[in-house]
Amino acid sequence: MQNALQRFKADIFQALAHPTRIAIVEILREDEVSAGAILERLGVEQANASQHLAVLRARQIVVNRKEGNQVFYSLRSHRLTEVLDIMRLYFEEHLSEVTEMLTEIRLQASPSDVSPEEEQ
Amino acid sequence: MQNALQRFKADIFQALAHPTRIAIVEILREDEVSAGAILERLGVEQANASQHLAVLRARQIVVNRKEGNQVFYSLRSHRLTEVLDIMRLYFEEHLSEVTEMLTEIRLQASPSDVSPEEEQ
DNA sequence: TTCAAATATTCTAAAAATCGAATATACTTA
DNA sequence: TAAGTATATTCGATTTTTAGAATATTTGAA
Repeated sequence: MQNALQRFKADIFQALAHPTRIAIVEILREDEVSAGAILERLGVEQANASQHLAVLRARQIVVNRKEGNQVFYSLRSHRLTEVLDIMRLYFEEHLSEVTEMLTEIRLQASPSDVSPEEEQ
Repeated sequence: MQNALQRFKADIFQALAHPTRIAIVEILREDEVSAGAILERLGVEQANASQHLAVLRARQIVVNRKEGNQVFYSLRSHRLTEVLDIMRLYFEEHLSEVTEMLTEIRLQASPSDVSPEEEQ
């Protein structure tokens, strides 16, 4: 059972391990959105968007509903948006660490200027 | 910037997208642990464990400290353990949905048996 | 019907991830 | 210094992921 949980987590993370799929989940954060509208916002090839949606569907991260001509997607659970929110915090913390580090480097190197390649 | 954040998230998820690496992060949840001890608990090849640790290091998910002969690993931030906790909830919710679904199927099909292909 | 729109699937080539085997590096101790 | 222990890296083969092109499927409308 222990392993099953780890495999499950790894599978979900794998499904989220692509910027386009992150973008899709974020598009679906609030409402249900049609495949066409998702495609439009992503700005990628239709087939490609559809493949990424298929990955998310396979892992049951998204759910879809057919209405006439269109297919509307939505998140199956909002747990994953919690996860994305934490990731944003993590990113921001990470960022501030990096900038703190750079500030320290600059202070050590003062008073003369920091060369361009040390910025980031 | 929007895209940078999405790429960042995807990168972190990619780093976590393997059961062995999930296991490593969970081993490090509480304390700092030596590479050898991690290896022992994982039960994989030494080289393989080291490769997975390298992936986690590259993404700065873990941090290491050298002490004599050994290398001690720890989590750089505890945000990711929050993420793993949410994933456990998500898994449990997922599980109960599946079992509820199976129960419904059984109730609908009662009293006679369900034929194999009618199961999800 | 026939056509067009929305979406999904299949195919193929290229890139990336994974594993174990072999090897390298860095310490420690004899 | 030489040998041993702990850990990391490189290499080669295999598998998986990815993107775009082409094609298929489903549905609504003429």
